[in-house]
Amino acid sequence: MNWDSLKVFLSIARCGSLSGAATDLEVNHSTIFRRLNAFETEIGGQLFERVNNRYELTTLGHELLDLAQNIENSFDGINRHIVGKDIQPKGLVKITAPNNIAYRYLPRYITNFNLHYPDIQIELLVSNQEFNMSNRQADIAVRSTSSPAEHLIGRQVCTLNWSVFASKAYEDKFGLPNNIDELAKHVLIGATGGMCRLPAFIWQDKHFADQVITRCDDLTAMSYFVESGQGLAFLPDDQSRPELIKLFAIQDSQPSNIWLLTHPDLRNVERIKLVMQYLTKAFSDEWAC
Amino acid sequence: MNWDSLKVFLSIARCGSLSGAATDLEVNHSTIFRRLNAFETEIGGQLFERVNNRYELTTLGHELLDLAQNIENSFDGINRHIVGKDIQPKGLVKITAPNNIAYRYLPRYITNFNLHYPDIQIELLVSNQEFNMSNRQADIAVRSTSSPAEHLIGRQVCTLNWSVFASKAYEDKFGLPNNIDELAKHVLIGATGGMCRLPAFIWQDKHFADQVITRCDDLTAMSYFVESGQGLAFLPDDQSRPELIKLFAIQDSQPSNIWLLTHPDLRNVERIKLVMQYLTKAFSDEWAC
DNA sequence: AAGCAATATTGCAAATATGCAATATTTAGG
DNA sequence: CCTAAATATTGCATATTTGCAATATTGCTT
Repeated sequence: MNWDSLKVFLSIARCGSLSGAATDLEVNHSTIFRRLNAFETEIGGQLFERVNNRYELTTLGHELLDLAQNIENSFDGINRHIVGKDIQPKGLVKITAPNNIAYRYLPRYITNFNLHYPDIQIELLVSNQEFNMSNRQADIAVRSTSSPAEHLIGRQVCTLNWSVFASKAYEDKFGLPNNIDELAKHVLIGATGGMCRLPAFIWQDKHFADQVITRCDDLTAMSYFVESGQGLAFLPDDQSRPELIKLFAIQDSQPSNIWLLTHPDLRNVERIKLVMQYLTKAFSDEWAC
Repeated sequence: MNWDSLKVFLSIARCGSLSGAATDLEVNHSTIFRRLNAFETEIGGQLFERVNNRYELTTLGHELLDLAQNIENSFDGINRHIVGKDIQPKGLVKITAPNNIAYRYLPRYITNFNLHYPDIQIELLVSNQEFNMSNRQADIAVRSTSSPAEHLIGRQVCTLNWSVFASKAYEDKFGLPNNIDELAKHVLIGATGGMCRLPAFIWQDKHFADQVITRCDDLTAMSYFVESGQGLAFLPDDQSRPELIKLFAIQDSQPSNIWLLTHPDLRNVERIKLVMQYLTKAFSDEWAC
């Protein structure tokens, strides 16, 4: 049974004529005529009596009218509650990001995002460890590598240049190098743990491993070592602060890329799509490079 | 809004895939695909998210599902109402019955019935599952319970006594119990699935659950387990066969009753009334008890 | 009773929806 | 990890539905 037939039936019952129903439903008279006939044939009974040039309901028609009106009310309910209501996507989205990004950029971005989508709740997992994405410890990962894990999908949102940073305290103790080769005569903060895999530190360990006096696994902590005069450090430019002195760029190691990644299964989940889109735009606006 | 769109929506929601819905509605996949897209555009919101290659309802979709199911129920009601008006002694009657009854009695009864009413076409749906009577998957159900579903009407056609059955193969292995208490020292075939609700098996699970070695959801299959010597089984007496040894009746659990049921809306449909009457007589003639 | 006006019915052309078949995409089993 | 099966998606030909316009019917007015 074609459910639309009931609309035609209701309209004829109310107007008492095919032409009235046609106007009501904004279709041609002949359509109404043919659809009523088809419907009556289908159910095997007359719904209307053609008397006095009017369509009057038969007994069966009257019974059907009651039932049909209920259905119509239900459809009205759909129109009121569903159509155009554009229900806000909601739910939880878990983002994991390394400290520097998590501290410096994401809070601002997320606050802004929630102005647009207040019902999407964001959970920010700050960690330099790579969270397991396949068992959904996190939905979205912001990661800084030169090439991302192959089973994840996403986009590179920006390129991060690295520089050598110093501080007033360091300068007072040891002076400053003028170029990258002079690092051989200076003291460095190095990486350990997962951070060793970053291109800048691979390069550092290859050329200046002996200069490293202290190692840590957190870029921000590293920047505080610099501030306190413990040594020079290789840091991405986004770690710049007034207390630090940016000396010169590290050309020789390939730059890090910031990737925004998610699991393929989640690609089409609306709330995750929205967050991905927003963050992509936010990052690229910030680093218009 | 096209009211038929809801049919498509409901079907996708239930199947979780476009192809499933297409099979269900007997149209092409691409039709489903396009109608869903059109519908989502029309109401201005996503109804499904594609996760893990499945169509999962969004928040909006869930809200619509509630409303849509009500509407579907109303349409089912209309269908029954219309069919209920049919007073001609011809047409299709769908009967659902559990395997044992369907194999053993109904073919004979139906053949006989059709000698008298060749214009009433019978469709026999053999299943131990309970078919949905509200949407007319079946017109008449033969069911074996102690008390039938409350929204259906009909009559109890006979009482079925249950007995413990064994076989030669079993006797050779374990000997036979002399009374019901000795079952504690024997091995039983038990019920699973919907059949657990039969009084005999409720009682069995209460007193001899530990003796059950194998379970299945089909009485005939159970009787073959008995035949092969796998264990003893509780079976209704109509499962008697020369290969089985009927030991003693189960007095303590209330007997099953065979009910012949139909939907109240179909009560006055002539062809259904005729089938009901004939089957009632056939059953009570067979079991003059 | 004749003519008028409103409504109903039918043939044919245009618009729309559907199925088919080819191409992606995804999943599950080896 | 790769292949085969299942599922989605798209373009194009076909089938169905609809609108238009011409014709028929009904009821009302004069």
